[in-house]
Amino acid sequence: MSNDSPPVGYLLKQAQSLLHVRMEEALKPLQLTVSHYSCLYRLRLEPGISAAVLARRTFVTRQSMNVMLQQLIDRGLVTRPSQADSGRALPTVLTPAGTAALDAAQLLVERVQNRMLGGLSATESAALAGALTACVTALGD
Amino acid sequence: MSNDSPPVGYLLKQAQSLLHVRMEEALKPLQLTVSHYSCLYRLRLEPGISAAVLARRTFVTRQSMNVMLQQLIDRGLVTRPSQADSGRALPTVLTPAGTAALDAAQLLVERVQNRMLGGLSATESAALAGALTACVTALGD
DNA sequence: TCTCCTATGTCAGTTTACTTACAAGCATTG
DNA sequence: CAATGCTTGTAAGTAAACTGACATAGGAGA
Repeated sequence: MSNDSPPVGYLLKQAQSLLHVRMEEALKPLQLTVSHYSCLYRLRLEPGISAAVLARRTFVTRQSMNVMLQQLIDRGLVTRPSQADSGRALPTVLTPAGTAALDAAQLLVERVQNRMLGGLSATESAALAGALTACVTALGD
Repeated sequence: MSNDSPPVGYLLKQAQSLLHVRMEEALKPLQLTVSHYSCLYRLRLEPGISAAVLARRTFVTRQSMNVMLQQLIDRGLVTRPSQADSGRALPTVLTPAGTAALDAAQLLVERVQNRMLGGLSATESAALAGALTACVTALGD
């Protein structure tokens, strides 16, 4: 038997890269990048989060996140107080416009995700999620 | 039943991002980046490949690939004729030093990969590879 | 043969994210 | 209470990738 599938690392990169491209295409009509979407998505899950935490959740640096947040603030999708009531962390939240944009974006993104998982059964999709989670854990979260 | 695992897209990004970090750490002693490694790895699989094809295989642009190839050429790990014998494509190949560097790198990378898959059975790993391949296919290779 | 189309290599400019560095606030500990 | 350490926000500089554009070489088709 010839077991010559590409290494898992390569497949991971390929799948992630391709998904990113497809998401970018899908979000283009909304003038949103994948990074913007990730940011908004996270802010709905954890409202009032700090930029530093948000950065870690989306796998970028604080500095990059602050640049992106400024863009989103300028477009009125996000708000952040200019001064912290306690500590230095500035709690960031979605504006109504931000929520609306996220709703629209989510629809497009889910379409891409469904397309990606189209060839898999529900069981297989769940197994994929489980395996990826195990990989993350093993690599020392 | 509460089915609230993060979306597969997020898990994909997380796993890939973390794997990239771990590979970068592992390759640091060899003064190689993950991009360098990918490049060398591909060149062993397909010797004499053009820079443009190599770029597509490693998910970067031709321009970026040519910059990286120049670095690898400067370090004596790769060679490329200055003129093409047919067409414009310049066939790129590993030097003996490049092969040696790749051998050393591969050892380190496989260690990381094994760590990542440590929590999975052989069957589960194969299923993961299969699922990722299906995702790539579904997203329109 | 002439033309059109595609692929490759390369140059220039831009964008994006990262690294380094520092000040500010809070918690922990001696 | 003072000191240390950790987190956050921010600024400046660097590095990496990208997009746009162009010339060249070869193949496909009228």
